[in-house]
Amino acid sequence: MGRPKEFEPEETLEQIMNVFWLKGYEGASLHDIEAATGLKKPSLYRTFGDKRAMYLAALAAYDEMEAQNAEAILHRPGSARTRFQRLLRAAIDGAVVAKDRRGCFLCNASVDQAPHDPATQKFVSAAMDRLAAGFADALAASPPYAGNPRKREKMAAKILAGYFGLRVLIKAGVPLEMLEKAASQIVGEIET
Amino acid sequence: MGRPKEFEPEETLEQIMNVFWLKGYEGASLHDIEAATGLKKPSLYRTFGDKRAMYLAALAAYDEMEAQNAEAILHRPGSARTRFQRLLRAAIDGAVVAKDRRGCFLCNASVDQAPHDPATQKFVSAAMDRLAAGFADALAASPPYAGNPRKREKMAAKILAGYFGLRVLIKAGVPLEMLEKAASQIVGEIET
DNA sequence: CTAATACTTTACTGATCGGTAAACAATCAT
DNA sequence: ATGATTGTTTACCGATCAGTAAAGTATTAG
Repeated sequence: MGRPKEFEPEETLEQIMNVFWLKGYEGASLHDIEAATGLKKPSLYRTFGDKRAMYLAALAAYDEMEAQNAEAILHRPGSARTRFQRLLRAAIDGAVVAKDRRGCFLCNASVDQAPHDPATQKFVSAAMDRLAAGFADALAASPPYAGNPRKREKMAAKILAGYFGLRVLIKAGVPLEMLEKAASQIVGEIET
Repeated sequence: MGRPKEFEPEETLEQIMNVFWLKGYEGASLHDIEAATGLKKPSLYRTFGDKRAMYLAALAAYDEMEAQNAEAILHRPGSARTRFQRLLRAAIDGAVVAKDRRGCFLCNASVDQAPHDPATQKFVSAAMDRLAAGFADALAASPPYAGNPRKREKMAAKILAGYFGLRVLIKAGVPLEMLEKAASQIVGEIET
């Protein structure tokens, strides 16, 4: 009963996510969020809690979205090398071709909030564990990794570091040439 | 002529660097900087300009310091693999053993300021180019890379991505175990 | 229709932000 | 000593920050 909400909380969360993704926690003001959602502060606070809660909800929404995206790419057929080649290609194309400089929200959160907020730290750490596990799964598509969990996990950890590093280089604005070199070297080291 | 400064600008810049390094651009207030330096705002503004100028000066000071540090490590004798092993070891030990969660200031700046400030972007991009060139130099210490610039540059780009990725993982607070896996895999792929 | 409930709007709070004007203090050249 | 110059201190500016109280509005239950 009572008056119904005039907005879709899920859709609004997506808009909030975009603001934090683009501007970071400190860089995003409630005014920015009002503008992006078309809502006023009391509606936002009533629905999501305070700014920190909005941030964590946005981060979780991103994680879900991005994990699904990565999973979809990594589950397409082909050798492990081919699969990761598609993943890194998507990261580079998404940034350079589409000029999307938001980078990886998980990576951004790790750098700008994880050291200062325990809840954020816990979340990104867990998200990275899940991502590494997904990478290890994808590696199992190629024989040298299929029956060797230790080898798989080591390589997954390396690709994870390479993946985040690549996204930092993208944000830093290094030339496309260096991104391509790094990406081709990273995937080239994956045995088939 | 006139009244002499009551502080050492170089020493003060170092203190400013530590504030921005720890808290980021938005997260660091002039009040924080006053507290860290023991100076008042008018002295700071008179000496360094506005907040953005302080940030860029701090970033440049970090770059100089860190480039010297990396160069020192990478110039010690040994195979290319050994040299980079020392570099990654220092990054992990510095964070995990000494509990220093500041990470890499260049990497932090890339994520939180480069997309929004052209001057920062230009600086970090150039700094990363220099770092990649230094990495390529160090690789030349081992025969497979000595006479093969293309191979050297590709590997240097990959190690750069892996290095920054590792520092993101550190900031994210992932378990030491995963850091070690990533690091050992990265250096293990360097031919000797 | 009425009362209760839930959402939105408006207007505001105290705190903090980056930045500066003006008064004051110390040093130098003469 | 004196005036010019430079640095420091104090006190302040308007803007913006996250967050909220109170009033107004729409909906449902009875």
